Amino acid sequence: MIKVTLDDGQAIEVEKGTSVGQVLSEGLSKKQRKRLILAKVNGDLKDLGYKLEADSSVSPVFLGDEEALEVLRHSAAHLMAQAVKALYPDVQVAIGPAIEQGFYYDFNTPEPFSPEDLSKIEKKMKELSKKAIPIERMEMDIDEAISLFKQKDEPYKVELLEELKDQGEEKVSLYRQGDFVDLCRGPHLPDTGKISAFKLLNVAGAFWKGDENREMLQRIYGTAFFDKKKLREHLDRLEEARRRDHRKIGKELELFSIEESIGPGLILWHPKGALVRKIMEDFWRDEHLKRGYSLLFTPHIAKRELWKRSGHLDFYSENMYAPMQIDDVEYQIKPMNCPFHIAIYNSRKRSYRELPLRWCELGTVYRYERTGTLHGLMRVRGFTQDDAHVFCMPEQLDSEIIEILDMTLYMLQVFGFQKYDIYLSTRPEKYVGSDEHWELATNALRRALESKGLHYEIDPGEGVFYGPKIDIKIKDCLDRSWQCSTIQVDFNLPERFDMTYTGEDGQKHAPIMVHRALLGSLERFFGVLIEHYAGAFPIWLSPVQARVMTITDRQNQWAREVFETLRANGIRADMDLRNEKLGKKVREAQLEKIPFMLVLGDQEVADRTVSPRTRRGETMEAMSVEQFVELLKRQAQEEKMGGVTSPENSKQG
RNA sequence: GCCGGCAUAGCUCAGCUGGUAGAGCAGCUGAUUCGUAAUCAGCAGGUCGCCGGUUCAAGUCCGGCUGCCGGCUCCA
Repeated sequence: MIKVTLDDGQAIEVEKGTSVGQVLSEGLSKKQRKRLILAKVNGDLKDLGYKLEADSSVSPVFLGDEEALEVLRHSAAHLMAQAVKALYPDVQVAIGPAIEQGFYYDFNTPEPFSPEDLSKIEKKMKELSKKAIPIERMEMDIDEAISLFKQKDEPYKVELLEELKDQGEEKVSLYRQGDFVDLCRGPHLPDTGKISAFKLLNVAGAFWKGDENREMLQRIYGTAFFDKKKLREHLDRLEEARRRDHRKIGKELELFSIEESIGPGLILWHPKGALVRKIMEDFWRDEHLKRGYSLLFTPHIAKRELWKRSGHLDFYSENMYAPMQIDDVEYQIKPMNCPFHIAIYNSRKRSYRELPLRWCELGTVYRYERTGTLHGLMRVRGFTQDDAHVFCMPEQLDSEIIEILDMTLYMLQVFGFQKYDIYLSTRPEKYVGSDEHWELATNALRRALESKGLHYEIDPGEGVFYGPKIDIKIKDCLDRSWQCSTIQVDFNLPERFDMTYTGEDGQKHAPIMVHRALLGSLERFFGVLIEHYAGAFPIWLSPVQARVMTITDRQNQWAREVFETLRANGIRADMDLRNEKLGKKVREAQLEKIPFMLVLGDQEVADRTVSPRTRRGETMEAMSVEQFVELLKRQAQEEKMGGVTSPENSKQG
């Protein structure tokens, strides 16, 4: 007999080998029993069929429990594979895990799946789900499993099993549902009937094991939830994401474009987008000057020799554009700004008294990115980094990194981002510099994060070739994350370029270099901003803050006066004096997401006032132009400072 | 780069099984002078992404290229 402690603290004695499902079912109503899907044994999720062999604490997991969502999705992946095998027996299965938003399964098929196939597969899944086929776990000797999958002609499973065998595994677990058997660690739901709210989303190619030298498989993505309502909500969210796509909004609001005649991944900033960029840049520069940075400007090309010395030709050449010959010397377009900043540092002797040197530049770089990876503003070939390099002494490193972290979080907050994930990336396989240096740099970053009390995750092996880094991935309002900010410590370039400063001791020392970008690139950050706000930028960023609109052409004279006053007060305004109905003018301004519309009729002309309307549809009492200017400026400032009052929420009339 | 899909007017899209292109919006002209999400009428606008092939005939079928979309891989 063994002792089993239940959820309520009560301990009972059961026969050794009793299944946990049996233990938990005791005392449950029939209805509850139907909803029992998994068990937690000593904190780990297990199948209900799991046999208790020793004293343990157990608790039930019911249909709908958040912690079982991953299991549900994993089981849904198996259900999909079962359906695919039922419809297309010759298809070979690879792997099928649960992922953050759902699940996928990779298949090898001579004929790629079409969208029609997806609905067929989905239909089959529903059929199999209705049958509530039991999902059973089996343990098997690894050699036996290998011959089983060989016999089933499932080479990918065989490959996985052989790897497991090499790692010393002797037994593996398989899951069977009907005639479908899959190699799997589990756990799984007790039967296919528990998988009811799911949807297959799309097919895409994916390399076997993520290796582009291996064969391309067909991956089907899907998602699953415990109930139809949650599924509906998720699908609505995907729809919302599509609605907010920066590429769509960028075209609608005339912010930017990418033209085939110019080239892929090359951005044209149209007047409205360029204005937003100017506002971003002004804020960025002012903030840097306030924090002791100096501004730099550097060229777009440099001699090939420079890139050789910096190591970029060794570690980055596949991302660099081909050299061009000028006066018998080869030049290359810059993929990074660092060597230029270093050249400025090295233009004369440096003293420890000058350090830290904080140099920033909105530096435009060009990187060759493979065509398939380009994506609107998010992944481009020419972009402007909000770059900076801090040169400091070792004892200044901690405080400099803390300072940078502070600044990053402040800037992100001003732009409206409060949620982000932080990663500390450690040494990659391909690297330069001594182990000692790597450790020192990694520790400095870690200490900075910890002293700020920030929660972070380690991203092993994801550092740059010259040093470890902190990456901050910001989350937009749909919780999608985008990597923007990056802080990288570098002991390598100072060495390569013989950078030195004279210390207090009169001796030469190598400075430490920190690379950092807060927004990442103006292009990507702009893309994120567009999606985050769905094009309705906060007032301080809006390219047009107010539009003056008339009801008839009797108001044109007053409209021009109002417009001039707004402009004189530094407000970005325009006018709509067209011979159109007010409703149409309002509608268009609304679609352009202009924060304020100033309606002018005969009454306003007589009183020398304006009647503001917000993009949220609230109309305000008529007020003088001066009052409106005051109102707009106050609200713009409140929004910029992250205040809760936004004009859309105010109730002034 | 790889797998799959797509490419028709400035934009969003129709165009069945091949018989030399259509709508709405935008634009232009005119009428209308109107109070918070679309006034009416008229006009104009396209070598159907590019190159080649099949055919009496190609937007439609086939091949190549370019670009875009969904992923893989990679990254700011």
